[in-house]
Amino acid sequence: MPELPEVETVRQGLARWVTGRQIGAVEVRHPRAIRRHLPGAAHFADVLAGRTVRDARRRGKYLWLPLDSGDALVGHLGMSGQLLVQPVGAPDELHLRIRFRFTDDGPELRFVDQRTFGGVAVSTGGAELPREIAHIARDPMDPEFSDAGFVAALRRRRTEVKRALLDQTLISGVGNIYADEALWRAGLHGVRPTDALTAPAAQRLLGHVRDVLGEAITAGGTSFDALYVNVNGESGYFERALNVYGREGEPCRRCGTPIRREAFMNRSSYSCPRCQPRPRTAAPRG
DNA sequence: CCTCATTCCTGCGGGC
DNA sequence: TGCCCGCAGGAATGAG
Repeated sequence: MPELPEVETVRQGLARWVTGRQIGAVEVRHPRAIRRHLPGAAHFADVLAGRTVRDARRRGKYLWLPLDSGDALVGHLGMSGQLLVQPVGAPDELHLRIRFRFTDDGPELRFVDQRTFGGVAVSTGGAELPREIAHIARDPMDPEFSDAGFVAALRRRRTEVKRALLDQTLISGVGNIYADEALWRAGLHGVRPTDALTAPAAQRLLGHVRDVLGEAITAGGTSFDALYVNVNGESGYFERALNVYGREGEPCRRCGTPIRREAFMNRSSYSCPRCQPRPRTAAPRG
């Protein structure tokens, strides 16, 4: 599942392989992939044809390509989206949704997405920070991210700490996997109330979030292929560096206690029962 | 404004 | 063997 590190790997690939190139024919093969582009598929292709890609940027899990028109091609990979750079004529992927050709007849860009939670759109809301992304908080790898602001905002919330980490309007880029990993590093259970965290504890948690994201970006970079702009979350980093996510019943790498899995928002949370005890003050449920 | 449940989607694997 | 169902999960949306 693409979270910030995977999206950053994609961004780096786009910056290298797409920046400076002029878009040609655009083929929308599945309307759901452009459902956020309200004027529809024909308009989408029309406004992109002839435009030159100026850059590849990211905030949290969102990507955008500023164009020479002043607009931007905005995208989100959702659960299963990929942006691939493929030679013209390479066999279509089973779940190919959009094909972007370039006027130089070089490798084409493909949006491939099995579960179609992802999508792209042309934003006329500015190339610097498209309005479709403006409601998302800065991510912790952003040089202008405010640690003090985050700590204060987190402690003002009246919710559980894992829910807060997943709230993209508070801090962006963190998904279920890296939230669990950061909480394990911090020794905090995800249901801890945010308003009971001390400022130093919140700052330590933020440090762990930043650490785990940074390490994953580094690992993602090592698996980057020269041709494929790869969302390759399952390789490398995932297999060797995850401490809790997906490790139910396996020993905690810190204390040996079997990792537990708990239901959380129609999905799962993984934690160490000993390193991350449930808070005694947690509100009773049920 | 804030918090939270619901909904979108498809491949996979377990159970029977 | 084959069917059914649960699960994976980011974020928009609307309810309260």
